[in-house]
Amino acid sequence: MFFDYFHCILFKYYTIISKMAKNFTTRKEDYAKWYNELVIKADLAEYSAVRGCMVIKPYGYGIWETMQQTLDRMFKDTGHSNAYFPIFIPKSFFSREAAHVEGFAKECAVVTHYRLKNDENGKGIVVDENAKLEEELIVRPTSETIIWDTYRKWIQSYRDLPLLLNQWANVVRWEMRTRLFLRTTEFLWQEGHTAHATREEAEEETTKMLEVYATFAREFLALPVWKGRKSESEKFAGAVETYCIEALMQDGKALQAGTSHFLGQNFAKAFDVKYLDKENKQQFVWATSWGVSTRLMGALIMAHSDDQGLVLPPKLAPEQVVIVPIYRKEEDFEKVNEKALQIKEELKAKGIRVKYDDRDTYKPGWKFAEYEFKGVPVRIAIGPKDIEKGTVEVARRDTLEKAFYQATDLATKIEHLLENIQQNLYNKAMDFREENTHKADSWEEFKDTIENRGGFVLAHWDGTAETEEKIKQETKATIRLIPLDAKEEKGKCIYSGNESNRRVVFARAY
RNA sequence: CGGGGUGUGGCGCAGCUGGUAGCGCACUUGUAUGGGGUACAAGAGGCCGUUGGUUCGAGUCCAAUCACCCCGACCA
Repeated sequence: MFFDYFHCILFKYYTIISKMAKNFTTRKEDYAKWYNELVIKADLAEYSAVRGCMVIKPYGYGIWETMQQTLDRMFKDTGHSNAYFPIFIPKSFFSREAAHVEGFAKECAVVTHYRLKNDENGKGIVVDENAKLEEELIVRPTSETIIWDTYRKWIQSYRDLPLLLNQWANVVRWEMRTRLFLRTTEFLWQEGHTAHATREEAEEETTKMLEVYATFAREFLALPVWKGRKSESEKFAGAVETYCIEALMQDGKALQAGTSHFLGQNFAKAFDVKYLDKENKQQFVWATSWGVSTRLMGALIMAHSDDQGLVLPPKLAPEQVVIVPIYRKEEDFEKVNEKALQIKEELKAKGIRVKYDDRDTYKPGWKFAEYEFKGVPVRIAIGPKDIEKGTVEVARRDTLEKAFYQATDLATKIEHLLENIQQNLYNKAMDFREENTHKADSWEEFKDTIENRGGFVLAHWDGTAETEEKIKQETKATIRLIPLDAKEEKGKCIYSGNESNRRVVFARAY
């Protein structure tokens, strides 16, 4: 009976979803505006006084915190520990690895002085020119250099390996254009940095962590992702190989949601990190680094939300259920309040994150709208009529459907409902991705698909950087990744007509 | 750095050919309301981005300047 109910609404919601998806793709030009308004209205974040920097508000931070805790647990379960390294990096460290400095040089904030003073001509506070630093400090855009400089001191023997560390930190990249969560001047992230005795072990670590990210995306963000390898030109500055997960947003653009790099011995050589192996020989260590950032918040927002506001997967919602009491007279309130508190305790006992909103400064309708903006997965309303009938009204955010539930054993029903919502969000995102993944076998077909349909395009590529660059210039589409599980398939490059052994994934991207 | 746009109460905006600064939302108080953003009434709140010019008089015209936003180039 209970599950029959879900089956029937499943049908309804598919029609709603497909309409919604069309709605989004037909007004791509409004998408940025929709996104910005959503972030503000759902109370997630806003721009601060500092150019391109955002303030993450308590509600938005709550979601990030849940992501952090979940990922942190997954890192610990795979043998990693947390540590912390400085925010400043001496300029000389930064330039030790040639490709690395080349890749980041254009977007670095630099500290040149360490003191201010009162201006003698009354112009207020000015930089004290006498307090110029001998060597400038770079505000970290990523921490490889300072970490590898430290690892040199920590690693002597094969017994010190592997070294598996992660840090939760902020980094600064002075980008030209910013967007809330997707590309801000400062952002929060985690960066894992590991050192290994052998190439094989480091490569294994790289793919293992990519798998952790893909699992997190699937099970918590309710987001299906492609896993793959980056092309030469899209690689991380200083990496031998970059692996990534890519997700599809509702406007048909791809978003890189996480990266895992195999760094080879590049940083070990640049920072002289060696160990003595069992044969008493000096060897350079093998390295990886991997990270995800507050950009995941952007992915979460763009993947599931609709015109009514944010839609959160239950597993990441700071508040999974909100209870709204409805009453007119004081004596009604007492009964309703009693029932609501009882339900709250039942839900809490099941480990459900529940909020009882008994503020009498806002009306029920106002609260309904507010929790919809904020994407709370399930809303329970209780009024005098429910007290009489022994029911409650349950509304689910993903489908916007309402139903009356018998109040007996409510916690179990809600528990199932939350699981169901989590699964439905994933299914919906998966369906959307399937619908928006196309094959293209000719240049005309490719251009037409990128321009008019969007989404991922699977096409043959001759493997050269020149072709990749030309395609990018002519269509704005880039190679998002070379799929890990790609099947061998003979074909001709859509641009050059040269031989190709497998299809790669193209898309316009954030 | 190129191309376009905007600066007016907390937010979103109107203010034409110069003549006493306005609207909506939000805020405060009161009364009635309360199952989808309640209604009415009364309030509080503004060097019109900055500087200079034209004028008897500038939010409005002119010049300079600063800031922000959008579209490119750069990027997670």
